[in-house]
Amino acid sequence: MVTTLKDVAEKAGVSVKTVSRVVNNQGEISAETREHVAAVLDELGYRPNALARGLVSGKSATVALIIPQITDPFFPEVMLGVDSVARAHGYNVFLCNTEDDPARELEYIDILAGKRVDGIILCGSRLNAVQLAEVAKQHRVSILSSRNPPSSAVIRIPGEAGLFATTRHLTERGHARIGHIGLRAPDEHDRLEGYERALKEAGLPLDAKWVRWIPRVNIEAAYTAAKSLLTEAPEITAVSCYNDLAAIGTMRAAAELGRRLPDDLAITGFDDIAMASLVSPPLTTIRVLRYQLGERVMQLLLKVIASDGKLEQREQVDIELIVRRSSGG
Amino acid sequence: MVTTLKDVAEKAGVSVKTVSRVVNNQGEISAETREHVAAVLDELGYRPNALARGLVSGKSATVALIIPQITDPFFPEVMLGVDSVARAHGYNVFLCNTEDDPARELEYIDILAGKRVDGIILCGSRLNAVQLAEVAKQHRVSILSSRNPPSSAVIRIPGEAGLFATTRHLTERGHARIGHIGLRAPDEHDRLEGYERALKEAGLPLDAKWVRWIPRVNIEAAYTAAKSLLTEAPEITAVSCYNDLAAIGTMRAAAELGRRLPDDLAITGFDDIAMASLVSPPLTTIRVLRYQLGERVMQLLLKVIASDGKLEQREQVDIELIVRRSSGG
DNA sequence: TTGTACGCGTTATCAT
DNA sequence: ATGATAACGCGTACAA
Repeated sequence: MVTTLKDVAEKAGVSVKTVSRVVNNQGEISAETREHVAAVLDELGYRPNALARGLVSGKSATVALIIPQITDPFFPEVMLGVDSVARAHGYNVFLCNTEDDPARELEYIDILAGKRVDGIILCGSRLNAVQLAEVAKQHRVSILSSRNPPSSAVIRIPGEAGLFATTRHLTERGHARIGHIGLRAPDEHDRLEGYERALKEAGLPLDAKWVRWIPRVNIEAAYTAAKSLLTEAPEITAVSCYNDLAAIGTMRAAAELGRRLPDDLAITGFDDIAMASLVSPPLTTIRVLRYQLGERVMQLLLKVIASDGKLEQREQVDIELIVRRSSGG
Repeated sequence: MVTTLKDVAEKAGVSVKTVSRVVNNQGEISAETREHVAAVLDELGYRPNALARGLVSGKSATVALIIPQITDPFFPEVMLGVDSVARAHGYNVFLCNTEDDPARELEYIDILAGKRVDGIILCGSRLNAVQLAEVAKQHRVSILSSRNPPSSAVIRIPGEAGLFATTRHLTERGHARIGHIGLRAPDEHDRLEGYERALKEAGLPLDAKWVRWIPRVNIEAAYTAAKSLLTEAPEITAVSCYNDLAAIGTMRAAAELGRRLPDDLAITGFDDIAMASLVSPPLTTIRVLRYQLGERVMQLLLKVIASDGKLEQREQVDIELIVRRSSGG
C-alpha cells in the first residue's frame, strides 16, 4: 500500500510530527535526525497525501478553468497561459468543458466547490448575468469574457470594439450590405452591438435578416447559418463574424455557393487563431493574445484568492485589427 | 464558512450519522426525519467535502489525462471522449499538459499520485519504454499511443501502418524521392518505420538526408525543418509527415520556397484534424477517430481501476487513408 | 430507526 | 529539538 507519515515514523523510530517537519522543512531539527528521517522517507517512497493536507489546511492547491468549447483553439491557448502561472504558484488546474451548456457549467461549479478548489476561472461563461453574479458572490472567481459581467474580478475582451473594427473595415472598403454571424448565448450581445454601431456610423441601414445566430461556436454550425444567410439574402457582399471559427464556416458555405473570396464576398473573424492565417484566402480578423490572457486571468485569480474573494478589479485587453486577403485587404 | 455534517446535525437535532445517511440515501430512515434533515441540508446549502470523503474511502473520483500538447487539435478531441465517459461514471478529469517534456510528465504523475487520483491516462506519452513500464507498474494507467509500449493496458494507434499507407500512396503516384518529417521523441520510431517500409517495398533507396526531425509537434517547428529539408534536398518531390500539423508547416515552407502544391511537391499528414480539410490544397492524411479513441481509452482505464491495476489488454484502432489534393489525388 | 466511537493522513498546539 | 494529542469532515462498525 501507500506509505504514510506513521509508517515512516515507526521505521525511523521517531514521532510522526518529526517526520512531518522533515517533509515540510519546518522547525528546528538536528541534522542527524533530519538525515536519518530523510533516508527512510526516500527508502519507503513516501508521498504526502494531498487529500489529508487539504482537509487540514482547507486548501487544495487546485484551481479550475471552465471553458465552453475545448475544440475552439482559442481556449487551449488560454489554458496554456493559465497553467503556466498556476504551476508557478503550486496550483494544479482542473479543465472543465461545458459544451456551451449553462446547466453543465453550474454543475461543474458545484462539483468543484465540493472538491474544495481554491478558485475558479470562468472563461467565456455561458451563464446569464444573474447566475454569474451569484457564482461570483459565492465562490472565488476570476472572469475572462467579452461580455460585461457585473462581477468584481474581470479581464475583459473588447468584443464590441472588435466587431466595430472589423465591420468598419468592411464599410470603409465600400461594402454596404454586410451580414453578421453571431453567437446566441445568454447576455452575449456586445459583438452584435459593435457590428451595429459600425453600420450606423457609416449611415447604413440595419436589417434583421442579415443577421444569423449560431447556438454554439463551431465550424459546422456557422456553415449552416451562413448557407442560409447567403441563400436567403444573396445581396450581401460581406459578413463580419463572431469569431474565426464562425468565419471559417462562412467561408466554406460561400465556396460551396460558388462565391469567390474576397471578390464575391468579404469575410472577417475574431481571435486570430492559427487557422486564420492558414485558410485560403487568409482571414482578416482581430488579434487577441490568448496566452497572455490566460496568464492575466490566472494572476487575477491569485489576487482574488489572496483577497479572500473580496477583490474588485476590471482589466481591459488590447486588440488589433489584422487585415488579410479575406476582406479584400 | 462552509457547512459540515455536524452543523447540519446540530441544527436538525439529530446525529451526524443520520445526516450522512440522508445525504447518501443509505440505510432505513423514517420519512419524517429524512424530510426534516433534507430541509436543513438545503437551508444551510450543505455540500459534501470531497477531500474528507476521499481520505476515508481512498478514492477521489478523479482521473487524470496527460497529453504532450494541448494546442495540437488532436488532443482536445480525445479529451472530449475521455471526459464524456468519465463524467458518465462520476469522475472528474485533470488535464495535464506536458509541453512534450518527459520530466514534466513524471512530475505530473508524482503530483497526481499525491492527489490520489484513481487512475491516469497517458496519451502520446514522451516517456521512454523503461519509464513507461515503471509508471504502469506503480499506478493505474491506461495508455493511448502510436508507439508499442510494453505496458499492459494500451489502445494502440497504428502509426507504422499509417505512415506506410501515406508513403505508399506517394510511391504509387510515381514519387521516387520522398522525404519525411518525423518527431524526435523517446522510443518514437514506428512512423519512421512505416515510411521506410513503404520505400523498401517500392524498391526505392532510403536516404538519411531526406529525413528531418522536429523536437516538438507544432507548425512552426515543422516549417523550419521542412525549409531546411527542401533547401538542402531540392530533388525531393514528396514529403510524408508525422502528422497534420507537421504537414501544414511543410506546406508553408513549400509555398514560401515557390513550390506549388501538389505539382511541385506532394505532402501527406496523419490524424485528419479539422484543419486538414481547410488548408489549401486540402491535405491527404490518415483519419483517426479521436473522440472514440478518448472514449475507449477511458473505458479501458475504468477496467484497469476495476481490476485493481492488474488488467492486461491491448486494443488496436482502425485507420483510413483520406486522399485529398495535397498529394495530387 | 438512530447514535457512538473510531480511523483516514496530515498539520497545529502545546508540552517537554 | 522532539513528541503526544487534538483537530479537519466524513464513513463504517457496532451498539442501542
